[in-house]
Amino acid sequence: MVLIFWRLKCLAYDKTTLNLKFNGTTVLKAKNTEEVILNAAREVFLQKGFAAARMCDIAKTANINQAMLHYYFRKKDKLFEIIFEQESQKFYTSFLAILNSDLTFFEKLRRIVETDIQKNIATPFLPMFILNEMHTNPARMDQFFGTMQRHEMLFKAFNQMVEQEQAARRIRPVCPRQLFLSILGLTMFPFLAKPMIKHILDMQNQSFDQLIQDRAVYAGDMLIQSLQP
Amino acid sequence: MVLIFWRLKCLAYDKTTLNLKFNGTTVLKAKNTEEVILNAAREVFLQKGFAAARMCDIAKTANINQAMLHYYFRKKDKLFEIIFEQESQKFYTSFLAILNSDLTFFEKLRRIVETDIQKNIATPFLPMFILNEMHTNPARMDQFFGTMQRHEMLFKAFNQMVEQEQAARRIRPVCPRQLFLSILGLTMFPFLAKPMIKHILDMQNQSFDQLIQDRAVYAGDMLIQSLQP
DNA sequence: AAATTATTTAAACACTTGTTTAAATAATTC
DNA sequence: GAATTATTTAAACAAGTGTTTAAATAATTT
Repeated sequence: MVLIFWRLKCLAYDKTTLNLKFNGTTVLKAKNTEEVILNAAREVFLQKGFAAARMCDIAKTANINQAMLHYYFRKKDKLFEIIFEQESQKFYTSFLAILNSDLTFFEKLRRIVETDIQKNIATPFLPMFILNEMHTNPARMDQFFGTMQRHEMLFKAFNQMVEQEQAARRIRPVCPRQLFLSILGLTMFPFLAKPMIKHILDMQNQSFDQLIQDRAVYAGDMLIQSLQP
Repeated sequence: MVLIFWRLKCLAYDKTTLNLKFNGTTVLKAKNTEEVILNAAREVFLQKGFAAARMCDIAKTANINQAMLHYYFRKKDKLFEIIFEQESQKFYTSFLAILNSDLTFFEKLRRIVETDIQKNIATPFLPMFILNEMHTNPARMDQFFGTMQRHEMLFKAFNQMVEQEQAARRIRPVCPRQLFLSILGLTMFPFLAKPMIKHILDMQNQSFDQLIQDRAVYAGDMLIQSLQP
C-alpha cells in the first residue's frame, strides 16, 4: 500500500512541460515546449488578435516562464507570423478540392457550404482572426495568399463553373462574383457576429450551436433555390 | 497689390484649431476642439480598433497636442466609449423603422438591404469595428445594446412578420432566425472581408465599389427568389 | 564521471504608450 | 484694463509590455 502511494507520488505529469515524469526524470515527452507555446499562442492570438494579445497571457496559458517564448521564437511578431501562416492554410483548402471533384454544381455548392461550416465550428474564431488582421494590417495579405496563386485559381475555377452552368441553362443568369460573396457571407457571417447575434436572437450557446448546425442545410437550400432557372 | 498679399497672409485657417483667423484673432470657429478630437478618434478607432489605436495617432490626426486628448476626455477608455456609443447608434436604427412601415414584405426586404448597404458604404469600417470589439471584449455588448430592449424588439417584429407571411402562404416555410442571419450576412460580409475579397476577385477599389453598389439589387433578388412559395 | 550543451528561471532592461504636471498663452469676466 | 478662467504646450512621469541577461538547472555527449 505504501509502495503504491510512493509510485503515485513519483509518477506524475509535470505541469510545466506536460511531460510524464518518474522520479523527476522524463519518461514520456508528451509535447515539446515548442508545441505547448504554439498552442497557447494560437489560443490567445485567435481570441484577441495581434494588438490585444499579451505575451504574458501566452506564457500563462502555456504554463511557462515568459522568457521561454523568446528563447523559442525570438519576437512576438515572429510567433504571430507562424500562427497566422498555419491558420491561413486552413482557410480555403477544401474549397478548391470540392470545385475540382466530379459532383454536380448543386452538390458542390452543398458540399462547400457544409465543409465550410463544419470547419468553422471546429475553429470558430478563425474567420474573425483572419479578416480582422487583414483589416488592420493589409500588409499581412501577402503572407496570407503566399507565393502561389491559390486565390486566383480559386475564383477562376468557380467563375468558369458558374458560366458553364449558366450556358447550359441549368441555373438562372447570375454574377459569379456576387454568388461567390453570397456563399462566403452566408456561411462565415454567423461566426463573425456570434456575440451580437446570440444577444439579438436571445439564445444560449447550445441553441446557437444548433442554429449553426442547421445552417449548412439552410444555406445550401437557399443558394440552390435562388439559382433555379 | 501689396494690400492683397497682406490680406491673404493674414486671413487663414489655423491648422491646429481649424478656426478661421484674421490677423491672429478667430473670425470663425469652424469646429470646437472637442469635435476635432472626436472626429480624429473616430477615424483611428474605426480603422484600428481599441487595442491597436494609439493616442498619439489620434492627436496627430486631429493636429493637436497629445495632452489635449486628456484635457478633454481624461482617458483612452473614456474616449473610446464615446465613439463606440455613437457608432452603435448607427448600427440598426433604420431596420425597425422599415419593419414598421406599410410596405409589402418583399418591399421591406429590398429596402432593408438597400439602406443597410448604403449605410455601410458611408461608413465602411463600422461593421468590423463593432463586431471585432464585441468579439475581443464581450463586456462591451451591454453598452452596445444599451438600456432599452431595441434588440429584442428588432427580432420580435421581424419574426412576427415572417410568420405572418408564411401563414398567408406568400412565402415558403423558412426559419426566421436563419433568414435574419442571411440578410445581415449578405449585406455586411463584403464590408467585413473587403481586403481579402478584393484580392481574391482581383479588383481595384473602383470596381469593388461598383460590386457593392450592385449588391443591393442582387441580394434583394436573391432573398426574394429563395422565398418564393 | 566530467564536460559540454540545452533548457529554464528570476530579474532587470528598454521601449512603447498612456497620463500628468507646471508653465505659457489665449479668452472671458469683472 | 486687471483679474480670473479656459485652453494649449512641452516636458516629465508612470504604467504596461516586449525583450534580454546572467545564473541555475537539466539533459546530453565525451
